[in-house]
Amino acid sequence: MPLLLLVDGSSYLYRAYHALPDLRNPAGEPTGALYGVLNMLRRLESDHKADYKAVVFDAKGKTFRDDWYPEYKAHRPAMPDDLRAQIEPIHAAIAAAGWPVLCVDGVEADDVIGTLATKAATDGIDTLISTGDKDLTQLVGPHVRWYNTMSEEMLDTAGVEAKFGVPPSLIVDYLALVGDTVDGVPGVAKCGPKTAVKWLTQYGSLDAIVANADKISGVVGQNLRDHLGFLPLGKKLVTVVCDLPDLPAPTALTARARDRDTLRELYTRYNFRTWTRELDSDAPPASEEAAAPPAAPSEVRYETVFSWAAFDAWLKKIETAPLTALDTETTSLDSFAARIVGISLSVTPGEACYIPLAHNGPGVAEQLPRDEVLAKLKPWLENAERQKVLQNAKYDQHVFANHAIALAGIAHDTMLQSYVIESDKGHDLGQLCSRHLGLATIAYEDLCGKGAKQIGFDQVDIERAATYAAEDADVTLRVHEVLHPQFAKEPGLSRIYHEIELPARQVIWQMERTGILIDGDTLARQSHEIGQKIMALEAQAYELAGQPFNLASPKQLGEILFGKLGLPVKKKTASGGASTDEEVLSELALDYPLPKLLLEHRSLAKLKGTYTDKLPRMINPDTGRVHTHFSQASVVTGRLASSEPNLQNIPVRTDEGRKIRTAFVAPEGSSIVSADYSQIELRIMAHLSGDARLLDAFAHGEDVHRATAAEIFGVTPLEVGPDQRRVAKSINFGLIYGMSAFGLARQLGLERSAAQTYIDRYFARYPGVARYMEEARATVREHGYVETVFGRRLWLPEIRSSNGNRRQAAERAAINAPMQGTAADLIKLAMIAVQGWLEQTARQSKLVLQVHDELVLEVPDAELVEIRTQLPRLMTQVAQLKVPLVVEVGVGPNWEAAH
DNA sequence: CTGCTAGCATA
DNA sequence: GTATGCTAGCAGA
Repeated sequence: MPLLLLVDGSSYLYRAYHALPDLRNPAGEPTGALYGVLNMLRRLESDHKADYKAVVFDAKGKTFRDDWYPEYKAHRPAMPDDLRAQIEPIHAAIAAAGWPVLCVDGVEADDVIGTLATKAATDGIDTLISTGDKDLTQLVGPHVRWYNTMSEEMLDTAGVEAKFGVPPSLIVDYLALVGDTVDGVPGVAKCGPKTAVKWLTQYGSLDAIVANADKISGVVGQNLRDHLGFLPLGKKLVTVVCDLPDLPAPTALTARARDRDTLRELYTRYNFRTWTRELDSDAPPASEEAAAPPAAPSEVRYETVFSWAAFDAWLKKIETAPLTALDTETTSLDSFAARIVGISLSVTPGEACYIPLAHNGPGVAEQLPRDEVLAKLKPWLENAERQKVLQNAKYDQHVFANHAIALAGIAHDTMLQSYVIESDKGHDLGQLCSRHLGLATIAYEDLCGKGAKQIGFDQVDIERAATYAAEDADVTLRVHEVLHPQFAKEPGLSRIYHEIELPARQVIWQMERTGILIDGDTLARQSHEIGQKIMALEAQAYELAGQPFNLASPKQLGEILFGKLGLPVKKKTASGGASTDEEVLSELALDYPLPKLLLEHRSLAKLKGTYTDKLPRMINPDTGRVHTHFSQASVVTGRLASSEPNLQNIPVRTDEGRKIRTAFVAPEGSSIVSADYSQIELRIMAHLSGDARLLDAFAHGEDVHRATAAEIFGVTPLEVGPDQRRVAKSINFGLIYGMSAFGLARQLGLERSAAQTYIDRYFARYPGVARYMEEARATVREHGYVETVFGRRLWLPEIRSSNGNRRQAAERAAINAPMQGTAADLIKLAMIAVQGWLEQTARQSKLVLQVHDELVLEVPDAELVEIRTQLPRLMTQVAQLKVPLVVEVGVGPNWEAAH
């Protein structure tokens, strides 16, 4: 039978703290409890091979028992500061050691343990409860044992009876009689273990004792009768709750991989030298499944290339190497302005070179001439057969393009490898190094400083630059050697990397390179108009307020609205101030004139500040176009993110905002073509859930919101009114977001119960969707991740959070992520297909933007007709789902007109 | 000058 | 209720 090991962390915390002498590290920080708890866990691990395990802690703050009885635990001394200081490292170390940690708000560790042990027993799993708390012996049964790790005392049912004189089933009765002074639960005065056992053996239960209370003679009998009123509450207080909702399944409590870096950090800090050595020794515990990374070179050989002879030697190496790691150092982090300062190369782990080319700081050494070196490297750089691996190749590809070099043979990108394997983590080279090589690297800021004082890389001293740059090429190769083999045992992830991310990388690069034409004059005119309106609104606002103030300052605004004018406060901000957000102002606008002005002012100020003023300044003077940066590794679900400027949030919902899109234009003789997937996430929901009614609606090309409304309101589609459709639309969107009744009620301005009724009706009509939602929750609880249709893995570590709100947020994300992520996969495949077709057929049309479910192209008029028909074909054929994919195409002289 | 909050634009 | 990025204001350097 499988074994579940449940450790009462809170119990051991105190016991370890009090049992051990005042241990401290050299910095004077207390370490006794930390050492004691970790040591105890290590012993437990080696003595009991468990299939599932967890350490459970009491939550901070009040629990339901405090509501039942204010005296509960009220007289416990506050936690000593020396112990409090160790709580955080204890949690961190336990988690890093691979133990699942549970800490549930409003609930004591006992109840979590009770619930899990009970669930495990029904699931056919034996449980060992490791605790110093005798109260928990009440949980002992055929499948549950109690174990005190410190005294090595193990109790089964017979053991409990032998120790206490009553079976586990009577332990709560026993405790209610005896009381618990530590927890502040009074028992019957003068009734200790002996008397309690005597009565329980004689009458059989607490209830029977109470029923016969008048027959018990003596002072203790009178004490019992005096205590009768409290006994039910006393029993309730000592009874462990075994049916808490929303706990992870016992089977979800599997050991995690050890986080050696964090452990090493903690062991070093707290001076646990034996354990540090053990961590660094060559024989990691057998429980670690991860394949050992390629042996790290014991020392590195980095060479700075100053002579043609040295350069030629390296050129020879890279011309024959199966794979070369390549990195550029440049004058700027802006990929379009950057010029090459130096190049680093590595073909063997631990060996790398840096070729300084354009350093011109003080006292700089003679370097090889940049243009000559680039000319000699160009054939290799442009040779698709010469395989290269880079960290964030898109950047270097731009840099080389700035020097008229078309970098080819980009076989791998370590940033994308990391993104596919664990999209929820960071992917910069320093983070990859520390995670996968256990190595701290030189930080860019260490060389160049940061903020206003930052210097260009060309100003950095060559020797220091060389070490940094060579190291980057070296570790890129080594990270690749750790990450890439992981795809061999994960075919799903391998496909995402090789068939989606790598080819999409090239398309995205091309899209950035192309940029989009923006009509600065149009935006300048709009800025001027908006500026006039803003000034007029400000004048009116000052009038109504009786004084001038900064409308854009939430603080000043709050003082005027809620102070001077005395308007009611509707909502607080996170930091306790009076909220003035859109929701609040809209509500106030019903009764007062000023909020309406403010709303309009806000909206116009946003348009002007973020778009009409800013966008023209982002036009690249060399190309006359705006080149956004698409980040391929920053959205955990697989979407792209756009920045500098963000062209994925150009307004569209209001008429005023939408005008900005008229400035996104095509050059003379070309048009803007926009193609977007219709209802893509709802279609994916239909596919994933397999819900018959939803599939049917899409199969018949129905208006899905109308169809939903008809189902919820029990009318025919033709009878659906506009409000009903609006409600249905909100529900459909809510479903995609992992909606709660609370959220839907907010969105629709309804009572929570009304929203719940709609949701209930929805799930009654679309049972497949309900099942899918539950499956998503179950999957993430069990595995810690969910997957897209194409196998992209979306990790949600917060599902194991001790914070209930975070866990629920993770559940909602688990519902949303497969839909958002599958949509992201689809449009990336579409980009690859479209770009491939454009190149194969030698079209002049160019992809210019991607906005999650929409592709925007710049199309010469001669190609318009064909693009119009080909785009939907290319975009819909990338996958065969259980629902048809539908693409809507628009054409116009600008982006607004193309919708 | 830097980091934070509030607020808001998109899918 | 999901996922982002950007601006102005503001407080503490």
